[in-house]
Amino acid sequence: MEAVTSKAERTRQLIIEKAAHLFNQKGFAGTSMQDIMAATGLTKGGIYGHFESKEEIALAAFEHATSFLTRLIAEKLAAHTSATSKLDALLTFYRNYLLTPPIIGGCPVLNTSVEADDTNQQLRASVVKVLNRLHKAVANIVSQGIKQGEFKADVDAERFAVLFISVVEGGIMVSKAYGDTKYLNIVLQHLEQIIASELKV
Amino acid sequence: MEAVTSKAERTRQLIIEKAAHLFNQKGFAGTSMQDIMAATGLTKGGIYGHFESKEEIALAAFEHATSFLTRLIAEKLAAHTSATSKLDALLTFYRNYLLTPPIIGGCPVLNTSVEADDTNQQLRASVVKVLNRLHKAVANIVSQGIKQGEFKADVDAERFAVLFISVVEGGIMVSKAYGDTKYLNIVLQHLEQIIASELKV
DNA sequence: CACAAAAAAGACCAATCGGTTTATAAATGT
DNA sequence: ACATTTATAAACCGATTGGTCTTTTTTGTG
Repeated sequence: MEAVTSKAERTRQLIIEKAAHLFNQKGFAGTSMQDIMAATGLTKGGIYGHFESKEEIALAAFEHATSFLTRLIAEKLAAHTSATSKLDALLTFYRNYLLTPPIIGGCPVLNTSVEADDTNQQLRASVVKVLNRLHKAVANIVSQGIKQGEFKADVDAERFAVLFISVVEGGIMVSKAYGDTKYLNIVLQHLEQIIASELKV
Repeated sequence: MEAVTSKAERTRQLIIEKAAHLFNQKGFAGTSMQDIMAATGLTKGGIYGHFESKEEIALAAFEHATSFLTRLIAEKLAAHTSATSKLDALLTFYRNYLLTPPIIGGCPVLNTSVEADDTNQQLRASVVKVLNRLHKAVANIVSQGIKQGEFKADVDAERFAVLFISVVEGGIMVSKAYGDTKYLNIVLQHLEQIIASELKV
């Protein structure tokens, strides 16, 4: 099977991938074009042939990182049918998140949101889109669980989704600050407990 | 009463205060010395007479911002005696946090942690110190509540403190991303519920 | 009020910033 | 295989970066 992707497309992807890791670790302002040049092995000319600006690279890198994670999560969820086991799979995903990071530097949503919320409206808008997707995904699992009789009928799926996301992101932040996964594990255990005691019939 | 502070000390404080707001909004890498010059009305020479480097300013600014918030919280807590009302006061503090921000740009602990965890070990160490203080403060209130018979004897104060901090920081991140306080309010209500159902006897 | 000490201004520095341009090299369709 | 398009290198750009140094101004004090 021949490569159906053009050289241009492959180079573009290389830039996006390398840049995604840099931005996730050092941030947008903290990453220079020199960093991207060094990571890709390309020169300025080679890079700017594919992107108009550093910001355009950051946007593409963020979309890449989050759609990669989204795909990873979707795979894990696809292996399960019940809402309970789907939520369990999600918790397991985040339990492994810092041990074997799918992308180094922590959570791109957290990182990008914190840096961009006051400074870069385009990036912030991208963050909101991803948060909306994640919110819907969690809420849908809960709604499905209610419909299937696994979860109590009066459970508020939307509120649970907000709590889920906040707890996970907050736990990642604390664990990354300490350099110790135990804090994330503690809050994930709390989510487990909520699922067992408040969601399940 | 005359000013007991020297001119030097007053200028140093001015730099720290202005810089704290800049760093909290734009981050360490995103804030330039030019920004600090413009905000303080000082020139390079004037600023570098008080600090050795931009990083030293950032360190001092972070300590300033967090000790200011710590003092604010301590004041709120001092008005209450029972553990329950102290936790309530803490929740109220964070409920107002984004509506009338004590310091613009969100939570300095969250912001600094996310930017520094992979790039600046000194700042990260400062973040850890503040997290430790906050953790102890919350855990102490819970321990006090247990001793006073307000809370169940088997409550894990340490774990609750971890959950409390993670939930609040995660909620702030989500609310700031959306530009809507409702997400923080939702997770704060969840903490309220935990206090009422899991902590209280 | 004078005068030494401290603080701030402002010119200056090399290095780096994000970005452009041009010239060459490599990939591609025929 | 060759012409043409496409991709990349490398030199270059003005602006800005964090930081230094010397001079001038301000401050506190005897």
